[in-house]
Amino acid sequence: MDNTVDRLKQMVARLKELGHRMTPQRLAILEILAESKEHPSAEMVYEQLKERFPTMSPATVYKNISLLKETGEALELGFADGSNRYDGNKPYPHPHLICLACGSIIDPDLTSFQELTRHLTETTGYEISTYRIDFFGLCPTCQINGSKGRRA
Amino acid sequence: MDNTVDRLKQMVARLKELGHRMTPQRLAILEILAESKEHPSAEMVYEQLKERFPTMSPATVYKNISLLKETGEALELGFADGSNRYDGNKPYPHPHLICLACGSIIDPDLTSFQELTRHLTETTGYEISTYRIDFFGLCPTCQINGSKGRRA
DNA sequence: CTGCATGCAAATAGTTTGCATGACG
DNA sequence: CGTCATGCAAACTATTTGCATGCAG
Repeated sequence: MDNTVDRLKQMVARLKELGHRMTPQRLAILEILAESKEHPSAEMVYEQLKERFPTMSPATVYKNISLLKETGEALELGFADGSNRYDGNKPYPHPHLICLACGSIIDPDLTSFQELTRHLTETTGYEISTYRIDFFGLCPTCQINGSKGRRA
Repeated sequence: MDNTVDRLKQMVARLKELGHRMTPQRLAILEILAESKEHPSAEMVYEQLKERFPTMSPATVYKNISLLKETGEALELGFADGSNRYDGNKPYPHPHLICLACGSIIDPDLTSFQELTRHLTETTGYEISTYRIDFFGLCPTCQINGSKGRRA
């Protein structure tokens, strides 16, 4: 409820700079992704919005998400089962912690991994442009409740 | 050409133990995945095998890969674009280094990441069961050739 | 022989595309 | 007002499923 307002303004400004129009649907999609504590999927975004916009189409969600990916304003997290989740609040690569039971995704505090990138560049000769670091397990709540769902 | 022979025997033994039959097709799929230096996709496996087995069906490849995933004998690497790659040689989680230009995937030497898991367990209360650590960039060869292809 | 594995074809899920209509700037 | 965005429907891709046939054990 704090930085997300600024983040939204930032996203809007960026898209306008690049010559894109601002429609109610697009704004609504940006709003959800600017908050994105829950790292929503395209479908989650669509489900939320079709209440406010009965004519909302999945295609519109996908097209806007694609636009945000291209402009670097959203980070895509793809999973082995084909599902994708998005982060518009922190659109740069960072580690994630994913609960296999409830599907929640949080951003842990983890700074030492930057070192790994440098180390790899030195030892392998690769020019590393991005990375993805995901840990899977059970969040404290689901450890208590006992695991139920399952994700890749 | 060394440990891969043992790895194949290990996979065969494991599946037999679990009561699965050994067919020529299944064995051929296991062979490819036991070597899997290149972390092949299901399609790559299929393409290679349909030469030797003209009647080979993609379904057979997928069914066998599913079996290997379930039994823990193959590691699945899913990407945001929906494509999957598999590692039957080292079927446990480990970091990968992926070239965005040529799509090659190698296993860098990186030991310090084990520490990250312990650190996360302590600070977040999550019970971490698996992880995935992927770095994306350009391999030395593709840096010279100039980048062409693109992957998620 | 008995049942699991194969292989074809059809079904599925998530996403993308084409095109006509509508509205932002 | 011209152009880009929307929204419907159809196309697409990777994968899964149903079912009849075949072969491993």
